[in-house]
Amino acid sequence: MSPAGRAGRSRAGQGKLTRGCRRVLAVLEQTRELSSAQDIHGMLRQAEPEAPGLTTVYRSLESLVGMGLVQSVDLGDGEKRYEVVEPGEHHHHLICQGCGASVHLDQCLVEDLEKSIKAKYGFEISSHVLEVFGRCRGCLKSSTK
Amino acid sequence: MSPAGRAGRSRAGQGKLTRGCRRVLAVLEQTRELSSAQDIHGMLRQAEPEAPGLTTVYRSLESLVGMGLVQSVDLGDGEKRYEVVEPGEHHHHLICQGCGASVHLDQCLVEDLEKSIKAKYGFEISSHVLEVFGRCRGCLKSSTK
DNA sequence: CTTATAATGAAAACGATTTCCATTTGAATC
DNA sequence: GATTCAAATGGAAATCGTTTTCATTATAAG
Ligand SMILES: [Mn+2]
Ligand SMILES: [Mn+2]
Ligand SMILES: [Zn+2]
Ligand SMILES: [Zn+2]
Repeated sequence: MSPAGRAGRSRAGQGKLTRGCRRVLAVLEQTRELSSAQDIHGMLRQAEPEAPGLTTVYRSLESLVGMGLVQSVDLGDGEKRYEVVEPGEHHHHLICQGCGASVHLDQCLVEDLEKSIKAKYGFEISSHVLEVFGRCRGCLKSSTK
Repeated sequence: MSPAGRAGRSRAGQGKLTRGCRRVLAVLEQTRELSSAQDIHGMLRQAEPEAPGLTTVYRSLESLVGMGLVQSVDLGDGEKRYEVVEPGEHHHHLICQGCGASVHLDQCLVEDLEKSIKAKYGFEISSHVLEVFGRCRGCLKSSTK
């Protein structure tokens, strides 16, 4: 019997996750929103005072990102956000500066360029950050007044 | 006579800059490298103990970025970098994780997409971040051993 | 049960940036 | 030149997300 055994529920290979990782992942899977470490900790503690401490939340996020189950998103405000992704995948966002809404882009522009960048600059890409800020349709309408 | 008057030297309209702004800009124009606020402050103080304080460096950078003479670059390590740009322009980088070298990209991929993003998602883009990390030719060669 | 290792939590430390506030500078006015 | 007032400046303290430290507990072998 594999250690994953009869984990069953949702995501594969979840059996080998620590308690903290499981709790953090559960929150992210429910909210389906970009959440900061402190957001996650707050949600956990609100539901149950015995929930993992903030330190464990940070450590769990680090693990989950390393495993490719979660990606961290840097919006440049000094507070990292996290969200579940398809294992090993990543994507980028349109962030509305009016209402905070975020659109999850389905296609990564940068991966397409890896070969041409390698050819042109000799660089082998290992990662990248790309986030786009602006105003969503709704906020554009409101500001027309 | 315009207030810019006979400023002459290098960049236009520099006459109306504060002392701090002028000093910070001078450092950035000489180094031509991505420099943090503390880097800049250190370089200033090293040359002259009377140079602007760290607070003024931060305030100057904020002004210069607002004026479009300098862009800030977020490499995700919690310390913003700054560099001079053509007034109003911006660009992105390839950053080598081996030696720290950076290639200044000449073309912005994102601006090309503004129209299609507006059409597809209703978003009007006002800014974006894009930085690419990897290994440069030299570092790739070294690691081959 | 005993033991070694990994996970956890609270408090303290960190570090870049911001805020406070008293002082200085610089230009406009008398 | 003296006066005046707003802007600029500098150092210290505060902020705040994140990381470290270190003692305690859970987990898995043996
Ligand atoms: Mn997303
Ligand atoms: Mn550059
Ligand atoms: Zn991508
Ligand atoms: Zn761009």
